[in-house]
Amino acid sequence: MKIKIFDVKQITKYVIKNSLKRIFLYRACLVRLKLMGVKKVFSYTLANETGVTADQVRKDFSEFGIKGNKRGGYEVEELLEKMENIFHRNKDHNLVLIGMGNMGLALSKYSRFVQRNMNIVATFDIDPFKQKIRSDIPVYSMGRLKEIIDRFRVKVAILAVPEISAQEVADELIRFGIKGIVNFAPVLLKVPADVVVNNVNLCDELESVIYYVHKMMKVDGLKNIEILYRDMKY
Amino acid sequence: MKIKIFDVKQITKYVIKNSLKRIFLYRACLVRLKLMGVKKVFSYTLANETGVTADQVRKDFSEFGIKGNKRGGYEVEELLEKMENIFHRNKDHNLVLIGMGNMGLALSKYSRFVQRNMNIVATFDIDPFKQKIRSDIPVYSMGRLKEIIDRFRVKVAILAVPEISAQEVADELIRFGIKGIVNFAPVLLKVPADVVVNNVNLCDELESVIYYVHKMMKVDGLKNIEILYRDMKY
DNA sequence: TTTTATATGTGAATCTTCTCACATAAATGC
DNA sequence: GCATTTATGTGAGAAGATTCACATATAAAA
Repeated sequence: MKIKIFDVKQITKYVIKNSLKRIFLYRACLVRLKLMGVKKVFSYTLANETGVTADQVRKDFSEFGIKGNKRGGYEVEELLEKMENIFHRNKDHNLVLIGMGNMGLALSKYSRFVQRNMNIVATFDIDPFKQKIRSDIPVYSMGRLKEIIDRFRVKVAILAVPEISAQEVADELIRFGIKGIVNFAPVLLKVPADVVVNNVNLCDELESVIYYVHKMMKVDGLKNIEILYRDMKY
Repeated sequence: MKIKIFDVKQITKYVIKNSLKRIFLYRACLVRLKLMGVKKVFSYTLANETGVTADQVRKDFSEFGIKGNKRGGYEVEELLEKMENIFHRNKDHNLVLIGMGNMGLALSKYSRFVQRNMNIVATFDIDPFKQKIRSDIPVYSMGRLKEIIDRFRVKVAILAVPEISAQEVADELIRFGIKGIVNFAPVLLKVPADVVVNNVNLCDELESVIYYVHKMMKVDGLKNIEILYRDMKY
């Protein structure tokens, strides 16, 4: 039986594909190479610089419809341009940031967003006076959320509010038309199926490193293990 | 030909396994359920709460050697204890944080680390006086790095320095015995094979959301598309 | 105590991602 | 201009992750 979709709120299993993450790597690498004056790269150039295999680089490009020149590699400039298009980086993206605690304040001052055409047009807090002095971006009370979202046609929000109010704020954001959320609160948000949520959990990031470090040290540090020589990449 | 491994510096393809990420989800969920007074859960309880399938939950548990009671589900308390062991959360973990810019300052104030037995014992900056007033944790100059790492037996570091000095600082950390790095600088660090690096790239996190939002809106918002009804989870 | 109902744990099947391998195209050399 | 070299692009095969399915085991019911 087929029926129309509701705007059912649910936890959507939303995972950023590894291939997309790798494309970001390649791009970061290309930006650096471009600054160094490099005009042309090969799949193995990017592979060496990013720690993946050359095959993988080409397969990833293939997935995203990026083509190079047979035998000639890829023009750095051209490659970057194609990526700009894929990631809609040619146009500006307006963002709102909710929650001006420590993390919110730091994010509002993070200059790299602007460098990549992502502008936090306004920040919000239940107590807008709290960080007003220290912030470079206007801090509004939550009451003005709808107005700003409409005015700047904002589609993506950064959520840096305390765990306890995260769901509530997310609901509000979605009601006002937000379609994507980068969520720094350690909660799984329940959202309609057409809203994208990307959770950034700082504790988890740390804990997984601790986990792998322990695991690695148990394998005896590799110090005395004879293994096949691997090509030196540095 | 087999030869002993060098401490070759290279970019290691280090990706946190999805199964590990999911285990973190389950745990967060269990902590919440425990607070609510829940004593026992079933695989489908966790599944519903985390947006994965019940099969997946059981397979993940199986991978990490977690066993429940046939027909009886899992004791919340017992499950959490097993996870504590797996993640070495029963003992304290001392960390150092390098770079007291905006992000570093925010991280140094992030109370959740302490709640999970992760203590930032000291922070470092080339200009230790910069944030001294605002910080709750001692801010040292880089010169005292070795001393502190040794004294507190630190194995994991948080790197929040500017891109330009990230590699240099990482080299130093590793020379002083650091085995795991959570790197907030948008650079791929080149490290020996026995060092774990987890990159947290805030721009990438945002950009991938923007990418998926665009993609989703292109599929026309799902608004008028007839699709199979999905179980409401909320 | 015996029966029944139900949730686990895990092989087998499927689906996805990655690696391999090679045909192909195009620069370079002769 | 022809031969040769070399990097691309992509099917095919391998590896890995997820889902399915069912044989347990056991808690609850009778």
